[in-house]
Amino acid sequence: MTSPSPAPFEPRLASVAAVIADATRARMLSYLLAGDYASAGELARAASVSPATASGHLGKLMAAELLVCEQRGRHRYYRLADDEVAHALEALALMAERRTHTAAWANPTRQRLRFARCCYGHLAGQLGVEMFSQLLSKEWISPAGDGYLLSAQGKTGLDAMGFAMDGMDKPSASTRLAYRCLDWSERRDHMAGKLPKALLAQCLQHGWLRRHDGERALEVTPLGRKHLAGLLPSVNAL
Amino acid sequence: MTSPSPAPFEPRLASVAAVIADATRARMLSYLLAGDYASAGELARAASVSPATASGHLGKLMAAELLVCEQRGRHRYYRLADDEVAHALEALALMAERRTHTAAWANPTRQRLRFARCCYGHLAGQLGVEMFSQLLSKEWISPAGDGYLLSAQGKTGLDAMGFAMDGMDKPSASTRLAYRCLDWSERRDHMAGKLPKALLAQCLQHGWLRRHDGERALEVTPLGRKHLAGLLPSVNAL
DNA sequence: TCGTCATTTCGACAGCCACCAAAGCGTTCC
DNA sequence: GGAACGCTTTGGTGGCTGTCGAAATGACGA
Repeated sequence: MTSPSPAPFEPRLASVAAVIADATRARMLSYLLAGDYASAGELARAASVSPATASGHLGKLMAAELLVCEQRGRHRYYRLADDEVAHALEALALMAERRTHTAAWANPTRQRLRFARCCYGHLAGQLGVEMFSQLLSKEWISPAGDGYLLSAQGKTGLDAMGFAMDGMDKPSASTRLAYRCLDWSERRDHMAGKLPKALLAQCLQHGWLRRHDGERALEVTPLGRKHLAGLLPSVNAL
Repeated sequence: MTSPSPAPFEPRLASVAAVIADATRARMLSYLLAGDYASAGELARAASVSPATASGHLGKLMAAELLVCEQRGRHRYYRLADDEVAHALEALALMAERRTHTAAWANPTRQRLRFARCCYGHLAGQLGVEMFSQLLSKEWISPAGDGYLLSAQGKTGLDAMGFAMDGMDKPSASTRLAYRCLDWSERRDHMAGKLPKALLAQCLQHGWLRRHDGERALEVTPLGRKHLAGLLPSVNAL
């Protein structure tokens, strides 16, 4: 209590940023943004450091509450703590990429990432943005409060496409069904929430979209091109 | 080109985070989030470091393109580079504060900050969230694409309250009029964009809201209580 | 009970970076 | 012109932190 109000706000900002600021930890976080669990060893390999180093970093990420850990047998599986960690990382990426000229997107890896990727369980990139605008223009979702609800015709339409939308048409107080999330590569909104998570999960389950190992980029399968063309016209673009 | 695709994504994330990660720079950024220009000396005092140290930090913030600088005479005025820097900082703060239990908000400084504050030119905190929901429920703004437009009755209503809304009712392609922005203290959306910036600017100009020196917190004046009660019912809360 | 495996802890080293004082540069005002 | 002022650059110091090898911990399976 030396000074009356030493602004107890910024230090937290700095310390959280410091956790992300290390290249190794950033690689781990980015790896986990793909939405899956990953073991400590897997993260060590993904970040190209020794298990000892990785363990130290994971401890720091846990202490900062960016990650949660689940022990199963002699493995420990880590994942992002919650949606807000993912959101903050995306916002940071959005800012970091903001001045990037088009040439930087020529890299094939980035191009695939921009077209379609997994963002903490939901679809992002060009396809993610398109899905959101299509659902809106078809009026399959409708604005409600802070987010969106699944409309009657939306449930019917998605069911007809092969999506199981049971329970998605009832509003739930606890987890938000769908809300806007600014896409860092497209600079336009895509959807986050329970609904888009279910949609992506079922796309993967049906083999309409595919993800390679721990990469974030998503690929449309030939089967997916057929089933998703109605919802995502540009599905044949890349 | 040693490895085929060494994920050219995370390093940027890390280097941007590293810029924010220093406590001194975080104080400067937080100070500038209030929306104003500030001179190098003012920022040095705000961050409690020597001018020499401050100068070094400002150089790094400029290099990272988080700040832009305008030289006027022998002064140099710095400000945040754009809305996205502000958004990323808020998202980071949202994450950092996420687990904060209510006791942490008991601090008077934080309490005032939570009630009403300035966020890169627009109103945030409880009042900011309330303004957004009121404008929506009155249908003074209406959803349109990625954001919101000012409706006819909105223009009339705000004009009647003493706000000059000239030109706000025409959509502009360049700068977005109003869009959602997640509030880190309230965890609900408030508004960002040209419209809320104009509203806050006029509130300050009319003396309905007041800001002390470089603080972010806003205070409702007695005059403001009268004029704003219609738009912000909880204006008498604190 | 004893290896094996995944992970963590410990210890030592190295590199980076924030900090300030002093000096340098450019502008304003008398 | 010259003094005062605002800001930046330079140089040297101190502290923090990422890195890995080696050893310890804990869990599984034979």
